[in-house]
Amino acid sequence: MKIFNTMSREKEEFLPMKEGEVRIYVCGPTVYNFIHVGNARPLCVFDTLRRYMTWRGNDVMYVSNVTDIDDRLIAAANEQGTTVKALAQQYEKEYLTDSDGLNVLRPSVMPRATEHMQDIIALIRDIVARGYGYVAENGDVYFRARKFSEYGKLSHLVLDDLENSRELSASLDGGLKEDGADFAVWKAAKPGEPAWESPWGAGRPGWHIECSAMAKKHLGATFDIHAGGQDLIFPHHENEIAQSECANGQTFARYWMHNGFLNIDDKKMSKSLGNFFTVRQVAEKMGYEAIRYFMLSAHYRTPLNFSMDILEQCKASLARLYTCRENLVFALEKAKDAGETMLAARVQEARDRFCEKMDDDLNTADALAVLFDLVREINTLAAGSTKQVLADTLEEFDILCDVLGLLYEKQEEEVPAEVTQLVAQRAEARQTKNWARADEIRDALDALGYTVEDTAAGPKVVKK
RNA sequence: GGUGCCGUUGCCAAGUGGUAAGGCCCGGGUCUGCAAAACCCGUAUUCGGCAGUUCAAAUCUGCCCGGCACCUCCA
Repeated sequence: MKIFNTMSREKEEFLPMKEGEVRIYVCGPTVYNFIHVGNARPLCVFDTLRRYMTWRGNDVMYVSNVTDIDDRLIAAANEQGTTVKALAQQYEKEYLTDSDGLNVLRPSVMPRATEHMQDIIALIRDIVARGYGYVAENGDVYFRARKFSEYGKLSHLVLDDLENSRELSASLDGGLKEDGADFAVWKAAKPGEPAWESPWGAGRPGWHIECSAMAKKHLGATFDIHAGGQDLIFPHHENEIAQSECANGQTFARYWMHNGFLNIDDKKMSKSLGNFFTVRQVAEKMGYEAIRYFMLSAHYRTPLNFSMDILEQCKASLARLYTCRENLVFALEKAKDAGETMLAARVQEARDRFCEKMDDDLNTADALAVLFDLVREINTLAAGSTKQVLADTLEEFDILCDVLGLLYEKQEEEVPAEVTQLVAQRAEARQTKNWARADEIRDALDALGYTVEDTAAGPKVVKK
């Protein structure tokens, strides 16, 4: 499989450290509010990566954290007159509701920053011991960015350019830092803020160090893939690299993957622009699955423009997949042992092309096109195929959809006896060409939430 | 100022040297009692513009136009 590595800015052949085992870390949300639709992109994209790699026979260790202590949480808790802990717990729950709704598999491990204080402190201790960290007079601990000669290797930013970019230097942290490029790994406690004891006094960790520590704890000092949104490249991931590599003396993540941004009306989504949507809001209107489909409809590194209209289109596309599956199930019910077997070859071809596309830096848009080509083949060939071929096709179709995490809202319930009876009565009415009666029954079925379609093989009942 | 990204049919979106995938929408047809679903046909001589390289360019080079993002805690 080829993966575009942000570090090299090239597609590289992906080779895990250990054959058959893939270790991935994806930066999770800060749980201070409902997640927004932009947050859903890395969730869906990297979940799909995980599903694909697992399907291809890898044992995937997938770690995605929850940031449950940070400035925004503290601010939100103060505003709402609650505690950081209570707020974080509440929104972690909401986050999981959304992530489940998007059919995102739960991570192998979902570490919380507040539960890793000892790991964080140990890492900072190493940083300080190796001379990369220093304690400011107020108890903050800073990282000496300039001392790490490779600083900027991920973002390809040059420190001196950064310095010139804004008047950041002394303005930040009131001259506590030795250098404008330095960043906090530990922040001394301020009144009313949650704090943990440390060798440098009471305080809390900086944002970047949390991920460094949690990744190390659960994946080791070096692991395969680190992923997140493009905006995290700098400073978050750059700083993670600096901290981790200086403390551990070895490569941090071997491949870096970053998803493109989600825009609204071609503008970055932001509260101030008034184009801010939470996943929950959109899901209530359009359903979660349309959001997931939308995220996979374009390549993960390109910018994606969001609108309700586009989501409607996604729903229509999904409907084609669902209908195809219904047709396939129906054909299977009616199938005989004898018949055509050509479909089997088409399925095999689709599977191969699907893998080819996914192997090419997770080209989900092309993978979907392959799936739709298969849909056409199924719709054309299903009626005459053998029972065995149809059973195999259904299994394979479900697998491919599941690799993308789609078609998870299948209706598997039995059709109620009442409906079956009505369908039979309607068949009788049609026999005697009593069209009025037939239409009446169809309306009745409609009211019960079922659609009946007359096919060459008999009536097909579908729950709406 | 520095670093990147993007501009393909009405809409979404692949394709990155070999003559424009796929989905949605739309029009016509087949099937159907009607419908639905499905299938078939039709929908970009053209890929922001202009030059250039090449037998061949949406794909490479240059310039220009338009849009977006990052540059210390936003996925």
